[in-house]
Amino acid sequence: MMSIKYAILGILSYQPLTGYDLKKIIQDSPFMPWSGNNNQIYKSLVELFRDGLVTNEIHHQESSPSKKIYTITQEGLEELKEWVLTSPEPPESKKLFLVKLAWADLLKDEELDALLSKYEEEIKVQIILQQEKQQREIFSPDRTPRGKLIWELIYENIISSYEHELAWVKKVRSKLGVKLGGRDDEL
Amino acid sequence: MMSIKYAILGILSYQPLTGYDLKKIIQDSPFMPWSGNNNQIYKSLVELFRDGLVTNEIHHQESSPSKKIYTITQEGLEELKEWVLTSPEPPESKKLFLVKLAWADLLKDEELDALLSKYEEEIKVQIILQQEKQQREIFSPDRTPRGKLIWELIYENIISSYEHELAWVKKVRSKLGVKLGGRDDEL
DNA sequence: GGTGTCATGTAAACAGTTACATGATTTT
DNA sequence: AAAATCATGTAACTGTTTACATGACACC
Repeated sequence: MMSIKYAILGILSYQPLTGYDLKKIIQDSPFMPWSGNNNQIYKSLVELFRDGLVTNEIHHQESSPSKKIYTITQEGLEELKEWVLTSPEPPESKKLFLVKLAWADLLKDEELDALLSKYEEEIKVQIILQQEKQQREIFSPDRTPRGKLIWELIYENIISSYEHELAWVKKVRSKLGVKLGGRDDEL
Repeated sequence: MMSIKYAILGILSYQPLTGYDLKKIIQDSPFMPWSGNNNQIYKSLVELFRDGLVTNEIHHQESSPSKKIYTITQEGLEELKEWVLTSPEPPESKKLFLVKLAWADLLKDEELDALLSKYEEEIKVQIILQQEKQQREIFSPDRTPRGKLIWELIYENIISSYEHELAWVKKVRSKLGVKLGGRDDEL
């Protein structure tokens, strides 16, 4: 809970950064599930500072606003490692589409198929968005070979989850689509 | 947004029920991502009533508390159908484990493998929990053959998503486990 | 001259959870 | 005697999002 703090510690464990930098990294990350809004990040940083897990240094610049550069402390690193070692939480997915589909028996066959088709398109869009996100990843510090492998596997998880979902919709369409007269609009 | 209201309308579209019944159904449902706490449900019912999407009838009972039985109105049914036809939202998953794994290069090989092993176990537990939920499904009204098929496909989606995740962890363990000396603790 | 980026921060609102409160009956 | 089920509702809190506020510079 409140694990955005650990995400912040994790990012800072690679390099000192400002709140603004963290915001961009979290917004752009394909696997950190927070919007990266100011409120959460600046508040978290204040609390992390209060708890001695990070320090900050103010850099005054001419002709642009002052920066507060945050650096993780030894305590912060230890806290992060402890958290990493805690029991993993199971994944929780919010597939609002399934809630919709649950009441889709209200629809005519054509309407249902149109709905599924839209979902299929939506998933395809998400796959492309994720691939783009991964390519322009702005947070890419030096990593060990093992570290690189870990990140590759994380990215693979995300993409392949969407691909699994895509395969599922296609299956659903073909199973439900039989009643549309066996037409196949895939060709 | 605020789609728990539509989940409630959806359930009521099959049969009139009390807030208490709805709470149990939502708590037990494998695909409705709400905890089914009183606060949300009773509040939503008040609002749905205010908006004319449901009506209620109070049944006084001796020797147990009075019931408010909610019934969906024609307006409610129309609102539900309209919502079902709106564009599907993409699935959003919160895999906090990936956030942990992202900083797992802090760990020793054995610690990392132990973490992955725990995640694997956690997923297996989730699969069993989901299967149990599906077997003791308390909300099983009469459905059309197509309605039945839709629900089966929804359930399949959930289980197979977990199975996909399980396959991924196994892959990760074997890819990262090479450095443990090729030992295979699966046997 | 308007939009976008850099950079910090606050206010208000919404969504969702846990816990509290009541009171009778049934089960262990 | 204690715990669970039925049944309704409220209070307090956490987490998260959207929007507001400021101010300088760069780009089109």
